[in-house]
Amino acid sequence: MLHDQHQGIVEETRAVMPNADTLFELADFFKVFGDSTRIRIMCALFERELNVCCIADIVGMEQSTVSHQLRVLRQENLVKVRRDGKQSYYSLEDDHIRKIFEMGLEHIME
Amino acid sequence: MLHDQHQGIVEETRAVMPNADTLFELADFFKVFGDSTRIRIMCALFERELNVCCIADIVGMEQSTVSHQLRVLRQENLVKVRRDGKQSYYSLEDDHIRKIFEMGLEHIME
DNA sequence: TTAATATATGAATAATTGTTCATGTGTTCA
DNA sequence: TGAACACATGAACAATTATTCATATATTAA
Repeated sequence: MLHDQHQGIVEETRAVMPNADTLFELADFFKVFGDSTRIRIMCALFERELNVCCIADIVGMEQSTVSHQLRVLRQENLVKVRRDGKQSYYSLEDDHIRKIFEMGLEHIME
Repeated sequence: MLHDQHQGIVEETRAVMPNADTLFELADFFKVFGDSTRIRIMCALFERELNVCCIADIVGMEQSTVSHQLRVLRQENLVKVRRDGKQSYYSLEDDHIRKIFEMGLEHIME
């Protein structure tokens, strides 16, 4: 049960928060970082663009698994594709990813 | 099937990647940001420390749901608790959270 | 055109996870 | 001491998600 004395705090806090839609989007964005396969894929792509077959080899998973996860990364605009003959080369879309990675690493390293 | 010409790329990439354990930890850390209830809780805590009942009211969910999610946030060292009589006051543990939020917001705003 | 290769995708399955209800624990105050 | 309150937690359920297998699509080269 909410105390009267807390009512003001609740309203003030609500007032300064970003709108709900934005926060749902934000959660969806971070959801992409919350899977170790995708994290490893992104990490590999920090070095250079890579085709699907190389990525699969690096992360040690099936090609189809990697293709599925690359689609997730594409949908959130985290990677882009370049087709070259039979192969698709993936690379990172922007530089926020690197910074977000660094922040995360700093945190878990204490 | 991995081409011979790609073998070198794969090995070089593997060599510079953080070790697998670190990346699993990193994924677990970001997983916490990948839920809209937790995102909204963290966002509310940007303003001030809050007790459980206020948080529940702000995010519009059951007290028990909020308690469960606060435990997740505690386990990843994202929030700390201060007990005051019958109430528990939660606040953000460190400043990485704010920066990670900002990066995420910048990304989804294009 | 056909065979071979690289990648994408649909369906099925297994595992993980968020929420709720019911209840337990700890604190305050009468 | 007992009632009332704030919060935590276990169990159950529903929903989401990651992976794999099988197969489809697209490109190249014979």
